[in-house]
Amino acid sequence: MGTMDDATVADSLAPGREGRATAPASARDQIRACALELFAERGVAGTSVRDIAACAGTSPANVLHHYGSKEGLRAEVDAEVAALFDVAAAAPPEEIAAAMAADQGSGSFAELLLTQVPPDSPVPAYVRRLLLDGGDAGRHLFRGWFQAARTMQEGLVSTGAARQPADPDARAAFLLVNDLAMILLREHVADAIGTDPLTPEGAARWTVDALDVYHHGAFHVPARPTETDPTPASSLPHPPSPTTKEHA
Amino acid sequence: MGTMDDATVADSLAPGREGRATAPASARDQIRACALELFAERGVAGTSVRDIAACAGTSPANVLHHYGSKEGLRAEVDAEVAALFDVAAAAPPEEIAAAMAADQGSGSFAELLLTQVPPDSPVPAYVRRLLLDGGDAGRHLFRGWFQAARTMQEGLVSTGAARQPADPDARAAFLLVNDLAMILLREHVADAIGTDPLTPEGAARWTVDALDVYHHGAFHVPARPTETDPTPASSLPHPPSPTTKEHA
DNA sequence: TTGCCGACTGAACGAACGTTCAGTACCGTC
DNA sequence: GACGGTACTGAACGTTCGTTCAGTCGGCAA
Repeated sequence: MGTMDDATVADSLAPGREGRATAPASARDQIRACALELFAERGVAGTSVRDIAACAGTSPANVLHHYGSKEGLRAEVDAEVAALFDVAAAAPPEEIAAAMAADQGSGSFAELLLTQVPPDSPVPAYVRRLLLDGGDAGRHLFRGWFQAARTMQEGLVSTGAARQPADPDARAAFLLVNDLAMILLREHVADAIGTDPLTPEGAARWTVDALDVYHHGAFHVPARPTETDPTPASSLPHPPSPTTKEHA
Repeated sequence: MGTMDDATVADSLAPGREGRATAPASARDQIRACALELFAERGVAGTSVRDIAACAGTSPANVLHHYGSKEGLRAEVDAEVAALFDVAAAAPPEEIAAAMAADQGSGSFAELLLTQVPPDSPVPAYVRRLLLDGGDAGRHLFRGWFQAARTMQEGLVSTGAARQPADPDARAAFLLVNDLAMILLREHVADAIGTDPLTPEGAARWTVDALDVYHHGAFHVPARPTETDPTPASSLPHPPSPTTKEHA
C-alpha cells in the first residue's frame, strides 16, 4: 500500500507553494497528508472534504476522485498511521523485547517509537484520535502494543531486569498505558511542567523521573502491622458528587 | 438511530431528589443528560441537535429554546462535568492531600474520583473528550488536578510516605497522567486484561499492580559499571518510518 | 494524426446541518 | 373571563455537507 514517495506532512502544510524546486509531491499524497493533519487537529467529523481540498490546493471533487469517499480517505490515513506503529507487523515481539532489553535505560515504549517522528508531526495527535475513537484500527493498534509489551516484560523478567509481577497482564497494561498517557496528554503535560515531553529535552526530563519511579518506587511501603492489605480503595475524602444517585 | 428514548440516562443524572418513579426529569435536564451521553459517545461535531432532541424525546427547536445554541448546550455540559471533578473548587488542595494521605493505600487520584460515578456513566468518556479537545475547560481541569497532585505529593513527602522526587513537577505529572491513562484507555485496558478497570473488581486488580510498582518499582536497577547515563533513548530497534524526515 | 486514459475541475445535486419564527398549549395571577 | 409568561412545536430559513457528473486538459501509444 504505502508505495508512494516520502512526502512529509510538513511539506504538505504549505499551501500553494511552487514545489518543483524540491519536492514535487503528487496531489494524491498531498491530500492524504492534509487529511492526516486536519483529522488529527479537528477530528474526522470536524473536517470537511472542502477543508482538505483547500489545504491540498485542489478541488473537492479531486479528493473523491482519488479516494472514492471521505470514509475511504479516512481508512487510508488510518492504515498509514497504523502501519507506522504496527510493531507486531514490523518485527516479531521477541525482537522488540531483545532490542528494548538492550536499551533498558529507556523503559518507555511509545516514547521509543515517537522519537522517530519530528516534534511538530501531526502523527501523535492522530494516534490519539485513533486510540480514542478509531474503532477497529485503534483496537488493533493497542492489541499489538499490548502483546509486544507483554512479550517484552517476559523477556525482562527472565533476564532478571524486571521484577516478577503478580499479575503479568495487569502490569504490562499498566506500564503500557503509562507510556501512552504521555502521548494522549502531551500538551497538558507540557503546560504543567513547562516542557513538551515529546521533544528530546522533554523526553529526557520525563524519563529520568519515570525511571526513578520504576526503579525505586514512588511511595514508601507503609509500616503495617501485618503485610496483607487487600482493600484498595474504600474511604473517600468527601462525597460532593451531585450526579451520583442513590439507587433505590 | 442508536440509543434513544432510554430512561436510564436521564435517571442516572436526574437532579430531582423528590423524583417519583414515573415522573421524568424536566425536559431541560433530559436534554442536557442526552447531550452529555451523545457528546461523550460520538463527539460534539458528530452529534446533531436533532440527535439530542430525538434522544430527549423533544423537538430540535426546544433544545435551542433552552440552551440558546448548540455551543451553549456544549458549554453547559462542559461546566457540569468540570464542576464534578473540579477538586480545586470543591476542596482546598491541602484537604485533598490530607484525605489521600489517610487513604494512602490507594495512591490513585482519578480512580478515587471515578468511584463516585456509576460504571455505566458517560461521564468518564466525556472527561476523555474534555481532556482531548475541550480547549479551555479541559485545560482548566487538568491544571486543577495537577495542582492538587502537586500539593498531595508534597504532603506525602513531608510525612515520609513518598520518596523525595528529584523533579517534583515531573513526578507529580507522571503520577497524574498514569492515573488518567486508565480513564482515557479504559476500554482498551478492559479488552487487554479482561476486566474493566473502572468497575470495583477491575479497580482492585489494577490497584494491586499499580501499588506494587509504586512501592517496589517495576525494574531492577541495572548494575552499572559507573555512574549516570543521561541519554534516554538512542538505540532504536529498527528504523522503518517512511514519514520520518531528516531535518536539514 | 487519432484515440485513449488518468488527472482534474466547476457546477450542481439531495441531504443534513444549526437556527429562526410564528403560533399553540398550558400555567398561575389578576 | 382576560392576561402575561414559559414550554414547546412544525415548518421553514440559509448554509454546508458528501457526493455526482459532464467535460477539459495533457501525456502517451498506435
